[in-house]
Amino acid sequence: MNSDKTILLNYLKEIISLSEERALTIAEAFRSRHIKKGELFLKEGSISDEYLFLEKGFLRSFLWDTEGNEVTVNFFAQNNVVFEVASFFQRIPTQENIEALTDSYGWVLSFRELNELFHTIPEFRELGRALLVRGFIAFKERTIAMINTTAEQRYEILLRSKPDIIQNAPLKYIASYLGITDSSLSRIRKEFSKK
Amino acid sequence: MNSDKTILLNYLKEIISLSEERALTIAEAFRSRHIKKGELFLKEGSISDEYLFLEKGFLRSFLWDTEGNEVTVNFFAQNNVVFEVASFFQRIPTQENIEALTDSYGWVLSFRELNELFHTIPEFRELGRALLVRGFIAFKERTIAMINTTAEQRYEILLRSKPDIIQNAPLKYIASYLGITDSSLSRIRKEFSKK
DNA sequence: GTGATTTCTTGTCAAATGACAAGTGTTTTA
DNA sequence: TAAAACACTTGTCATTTGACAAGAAATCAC
Repeated sequence: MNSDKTILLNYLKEIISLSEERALTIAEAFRSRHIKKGELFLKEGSISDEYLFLEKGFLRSFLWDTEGNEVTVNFFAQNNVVFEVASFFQRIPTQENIEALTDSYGWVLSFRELNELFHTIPEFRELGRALLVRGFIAFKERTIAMINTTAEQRYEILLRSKPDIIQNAPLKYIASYLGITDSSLSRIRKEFSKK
Repeated sequence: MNSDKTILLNYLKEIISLSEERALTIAEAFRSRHIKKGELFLKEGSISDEYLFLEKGFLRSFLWDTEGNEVTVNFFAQNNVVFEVASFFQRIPTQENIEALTDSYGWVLSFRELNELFHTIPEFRELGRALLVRGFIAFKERTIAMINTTAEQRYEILLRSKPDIIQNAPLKYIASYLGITDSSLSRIRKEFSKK
């Protein structure tokens, strides 16, 4: 079990300006969390109650659409927070699964613990808002990209923005994340490698 | 000039539980705002500083992509809040325009005013978070819909969820919102009406 | 009210992508 | 280590959608 919160502390201080004391108070509240490769961090039907800072590893969230196809909703690389917004904040059962694509670990807070910290530490509240705003913007940009870029362009952007996906996720997950079939992605990749 | 804040008050009380006194404090802070049809509520390059509760009217946000095509990012019906998240919260110039498709009016707060209320009224802070979470979820669902539904299905969903769009927005805006060309939408609509 | 502009439809053809299936490697598992 | 499962590529063909253009209908501006 890892109990060195240095990286968590640095992450907190990087996003907002915090006194050492407050940063420590926040970091202390987090508990260690390990997820083995293949294990589910979140299971559909349950209520997301872990606000995870992912220190090491690689996760993906996915769900099944009405035709029974698996859709990869997101990938999470280390040094990011991981949780399912709708379920976590609205306290409703989630439709998503979040699984570890590699052995992963990080630090978690429950909804109650998070709110307590929000209540007592305004700077942490700001951090929470900043992260929520970031996630919002990311999905907004992705929606727009789905409208005005080709699948090949989206693949190219993904390669540049999240290069570790290639190492960690099989092609079919990447394909459904991009909104295309795995055979199409295979062909796009082929074209792409010619350049 | 309208100065009756009844609808604003009801909106606030509907989303969160508030004492009459606090609801009034919040409502008092809002200023009246009118936008004529065709006028821009937000112009690209500026910093969004109006958190608008839209009491009456219909707006849309749009931007130009790198090829010079106009992309409709969103539609806003009455009884919703309107602002550009990235610019408003991160205090950076926006890439988006928000225009009135019909004569519109509502109530606005500046970033500073909003934060002051967040600071003094925890319930209002909750409301802010709830609305941010809602917007987040809406974009997330739209991204997923772009992945696993056809253009025709997306059109059908839009019709059901925002029927007033048909009255207020020309086909080409709806098409770029759905991620297709206006001729494709025209054909989809034709197929659709046969059913 | 008339000319200009915008909106919407429709035609043709090309390009992108999907559906399905087969085949080859690679990894997992018992 | 052998069989099974998985990952990826490739082929064929169908479908969806886009690009471009023409024309009809509706709306706007003076």
